[in-house]
Amino acid sequence: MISLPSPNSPKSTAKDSESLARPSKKTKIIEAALDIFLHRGYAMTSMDAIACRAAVSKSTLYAHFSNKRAIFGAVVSLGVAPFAGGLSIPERIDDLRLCLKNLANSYCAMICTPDSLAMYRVVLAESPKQPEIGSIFYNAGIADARRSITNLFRSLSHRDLLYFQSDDEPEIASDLFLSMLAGAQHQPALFGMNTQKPGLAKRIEMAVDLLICRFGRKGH
Amino acid sequence: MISLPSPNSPKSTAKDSESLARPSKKTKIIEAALDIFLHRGYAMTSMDAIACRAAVSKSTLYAHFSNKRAIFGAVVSLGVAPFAGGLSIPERIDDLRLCLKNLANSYCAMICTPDSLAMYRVVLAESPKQPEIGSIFYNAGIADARRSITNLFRSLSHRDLLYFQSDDEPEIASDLFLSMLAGAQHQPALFGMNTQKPGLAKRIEMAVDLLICRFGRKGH
DNA sequence: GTCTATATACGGATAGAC
DNA sequence: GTCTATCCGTATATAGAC
Repeated sequence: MISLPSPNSPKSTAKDSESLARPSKKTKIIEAALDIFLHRGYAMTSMDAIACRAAVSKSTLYAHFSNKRAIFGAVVSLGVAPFAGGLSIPERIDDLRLCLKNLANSYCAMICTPDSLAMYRVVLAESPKQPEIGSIFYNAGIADARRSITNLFRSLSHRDLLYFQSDDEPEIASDLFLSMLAGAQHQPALFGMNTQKPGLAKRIEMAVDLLICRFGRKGH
Repeated sequence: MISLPSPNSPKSTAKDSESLARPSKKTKIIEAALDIFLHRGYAMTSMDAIACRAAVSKSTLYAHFSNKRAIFGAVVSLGVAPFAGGLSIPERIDDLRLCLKNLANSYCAMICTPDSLAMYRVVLAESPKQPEIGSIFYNAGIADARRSITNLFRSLSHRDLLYFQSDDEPEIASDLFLSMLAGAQHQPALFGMNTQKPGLAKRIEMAVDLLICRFGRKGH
């Protein structure tokens, strides 16, 4: 279950004054909506169902959000929060291969939880109709991981652990690296295929292999 | 626009006898449904809309399909047909790098058409509720491409153009290869992000680079 | 098989009292 | 801000004539 950042978050923006009132109903609404949206999809989630689970009436929903889309937007905005910065980049790196493997493992684990997969599906299905939602999710969730890895690669390049020929190569390399990890595990899981657990370790190993073989300085 | 395999396909299964009646209304229904499902998603597609576009009445829909899900199943089953075997593997290979680049380009082009992306979104959104639909799409569309590439890699291995250490490596390698191609282009396109056209060529080049660097026999 | 007309239910959003 | 009750559109599916 995705846990929202803080039930009584200050949020410190000017326009919302009611969020100062502690564990507000607004938060309860968003939590309820998150749960139902993930399980049933956008269209199959009714305002009645959200109100029922949040233990408020439908009018209260409309007192806090102008419509269903607004609730969904709030759900996505808060739901992606755990993913932004979800990859913990180690500060000290002794063994490059081990470091990348650990990173790969935690990345795969992060994007393959049932909630992550459900969120991915729901946002993707709605993104043609609500492009800004897709943009929020992509930038906060997916692109953020890529930026982290890109920074790591640049750092490794400065320390002569990786070698890149041009300035845009670290970004492309991180993109390819994360893509390899996602493709091996994420995509089958999205479609509900058996997740071929036995192969995961070897796939990760090989993805790291390809990366080091191409960008590693000396025979690591 | 995805074109269905054959308007008057024999289909040669025992149970459906009405499909012998040439360019049947059934086909018109499926074509109409395909178009609307892709543009509006499953839930937002009404039986009225399908009937209207197919120029038949709603009763005719229910005469041919038991319900909405059945229509969707037929749409997906036929809609993935162009993707099965959609990758044309060259028979003679002179330049390995060029061959892989061409393959990569045609793969990216195939999976990034608006209809491909829309189909991917719709099927993915429905797959939790209709697992067999996700299975059909995944196996016919995604896994099929991987099988083609795996066979190619095995063939290249026998001809000493690629080198693999164990028997399962060609499959993993093809998986990683296709994942790199998809991630660079497919995923941003799915979420409606600007498709960063300029970078595509370089990304493909680099994906091929990684593959050859790791599995190529000698310095290609 | 195909049509028109309809049964039945549910969804998003609002009105008005408190 | 929160509730109960309701408006109104639309959706899936069916009935019955031809």
